[in-house]
Amino acid sequence: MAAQYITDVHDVASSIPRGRVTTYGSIASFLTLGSARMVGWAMNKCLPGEEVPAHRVLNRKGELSGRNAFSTPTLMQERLEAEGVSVTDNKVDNFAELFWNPTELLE
DNA sequence: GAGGTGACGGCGG
DNA sequence: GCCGCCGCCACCT
Repeated sequence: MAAQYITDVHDVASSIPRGRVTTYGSIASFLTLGSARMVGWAMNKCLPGEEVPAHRVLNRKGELSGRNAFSTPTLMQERLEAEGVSVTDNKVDNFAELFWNPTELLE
């Protein structure tokens, strides 16, 4: 089972507080995957059959880069707004404030 | 088995 | 501050 990191990424994503967001790079660094691509890939690989709050995971710019991977490109934004996260032009508003670092799990 | 691609990030120009 | 290139590791063709 070399896909252990998928479960790890999955767990971290599920640990993201509601109304908060994080970045692929932060997760990649936290799990020492070595590449942010692994996080995105893990999400895409895990989406079917798993209820992962992937909509809370954004790129370093705070953009909903993965919205196209959802059932509908708008689903990601709709979900974020449903959690109280304002999204404008496929980008999270107050990204700096809503940003959640996985290292907080250690604290 | 080899090459290309990807839900990204960092660095240079 | 924006645009472009390279690096990263695993998956798909």
